[in-house]
Amino acid sequence: MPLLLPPPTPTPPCASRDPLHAAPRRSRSPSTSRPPSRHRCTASARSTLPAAARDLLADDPTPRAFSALLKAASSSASPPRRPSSLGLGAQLHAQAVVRGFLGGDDSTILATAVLSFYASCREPDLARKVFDGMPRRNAVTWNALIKGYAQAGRREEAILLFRDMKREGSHVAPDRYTFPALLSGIGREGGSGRTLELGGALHAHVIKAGLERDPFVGASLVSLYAARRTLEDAKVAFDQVGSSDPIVWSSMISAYVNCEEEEGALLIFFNMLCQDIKPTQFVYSTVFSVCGRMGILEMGKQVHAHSLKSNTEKDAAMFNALLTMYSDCGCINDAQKVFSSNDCVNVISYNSMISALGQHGYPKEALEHFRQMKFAGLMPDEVTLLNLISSFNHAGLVHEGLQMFNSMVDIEGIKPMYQHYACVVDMLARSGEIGKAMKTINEMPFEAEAPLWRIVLGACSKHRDIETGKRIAEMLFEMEPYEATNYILLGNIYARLGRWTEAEKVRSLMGERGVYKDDAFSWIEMGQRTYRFGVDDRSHPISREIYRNLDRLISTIKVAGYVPDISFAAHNIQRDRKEESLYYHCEKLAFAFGDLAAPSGGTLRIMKNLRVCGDCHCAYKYFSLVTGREIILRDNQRFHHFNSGFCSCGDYW
DNA sequence: TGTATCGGCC
Repeated sequence: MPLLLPPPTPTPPCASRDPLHAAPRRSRSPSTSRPPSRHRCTASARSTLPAAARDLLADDPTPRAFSALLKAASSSASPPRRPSSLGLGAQLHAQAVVRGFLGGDDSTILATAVLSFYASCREPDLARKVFDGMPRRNAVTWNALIKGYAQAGRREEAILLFRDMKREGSHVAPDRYTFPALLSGIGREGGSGRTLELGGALHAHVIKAGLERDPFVGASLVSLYAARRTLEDAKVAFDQVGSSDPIVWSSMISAYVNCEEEEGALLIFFNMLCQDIKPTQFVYSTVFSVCGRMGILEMGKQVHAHSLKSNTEKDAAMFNALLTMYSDCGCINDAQKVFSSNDCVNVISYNSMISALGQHGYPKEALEHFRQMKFAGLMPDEVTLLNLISSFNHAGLVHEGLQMFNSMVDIEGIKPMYQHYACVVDMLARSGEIGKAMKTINEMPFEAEAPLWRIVLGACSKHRDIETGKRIAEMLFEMEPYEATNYILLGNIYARLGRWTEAEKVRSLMGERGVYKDDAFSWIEMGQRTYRFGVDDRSHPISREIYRNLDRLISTIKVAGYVPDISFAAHNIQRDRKEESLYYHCEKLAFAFGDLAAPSGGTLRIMKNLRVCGDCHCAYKYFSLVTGREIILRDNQRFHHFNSGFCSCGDYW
């Protein structure tokens, strides 16, 4: 089978084959008494700003000092936005007015600092007021206001200002700061086709201004095109810069990720190393994330080792991405080690750890981290709560999940978002409470979207609720006629009940409408390579051995008690043919290959692009029993750890 | 005055 990836060229120089264990270990402190040093990233000197401001104001400050203070307040204001910062800046603003520092011809710098402050607080209207009151403005003033509007999501106003700036006359012109300010907001979510055209027009302006070789301008153009998913244009902008500046490289790697071209992102990274350009933290975190998404542990370890060898300054985002990489590759223990060795923990670190524990089926540990987090003085956010409820959902702890959901406003002060409701609906439906799930959908303050209905349909299939399932399926056929899953789920309900005529009808409906389902595939990493298997795949060079081993394994587990569950073979065909069609599912082939290729008794990590099939889940339990192997299977929902005949999910998934 | 990172329901 062809690999997902060519072997890395060059192989990043390795500090160690096992970077995690080569990393200098910090002694773990008991969870109840974390040293304050763990939080040096969260408790910065900024928190002392108000006191410093008071002192300075008492000292009869100069306009220059005001500017400095406002600048400090700006950097603490965003992101995340802190209301208290807004008050502080407004006070400074008022004081500056009282002292007569604003309004004169020589007040441009201070007024611009005030304006920038409001802009950084996402208050472009306040910034605009300052702007309108200024007798003189320079390019910095214009740039700051443009950025204020762009980052507040007010694209049209930002673009109008850009136009006005060009009309202003000879003493101000768009410069290398103007375009990043403008572009940074335009590519963000919710853009329309119009923003795409605008991107092209702005690109033309960039070239006209002779700024296409500027790394910052180039990077923002690359990101803009990536946000619009036009990778080709992003490449043009990238090539135009033609520089060894890591920023534009970082932008380009993210562009590939944005366009779901993970392999391309890795190739850019290798290219960067070939050209001796030193990766930044931004690059490492992006690449860790790519390795996690692809589930390529060996590659992830090598990049980890590379990052340890380089003297790149480590930051929280890098640790968090690394943690998630190990978890996504099925190594929850290594993820935990990264978390414990991380000395700049923030909210995202905890959220990542809680999410990882939830996906691997450790709700108690997730809850424990939640407690630790609060003990450490970090405020849980909406993602924290979502991850927690999700961890209960994965474990079938419906009562606990509901309790957390129902108390989140009162106890944590966090209002449930759509995702929280979606998670609860999933939890109820999955556990068989389809009526309650429907009730929640009806009562929630959001309109249910198709993916949520699809989840409930899946639950109807699992719990054989044909009436509700039919109703939902018909609605879904209207909402998204080309989504194959909807047809398959409805077909499965009929097939499971033995109603073959109706099941066949749904299948032919798919054919008539030209709806095709995604092909299932599984992959496994072995040494430096990734091997991918489709259903009935015979393209692997040692395919014959793989099939022979699978047949042998199936016979062995049958003796041990495995009974093929043919309800997962939806076609109305002969029983033995059905069994056969199950044997050659891609996840079974991947296991049979891994079992041949890996040292006996070793852990196998297998990934699948879709949900694991019920029969394969059962077979894997027996595989773990008869081979003595631990099997870690990642599907598109969660992780399953198979050991000695049992799965960590407790057969609830 | 500027750029590019990390966590989320399914």
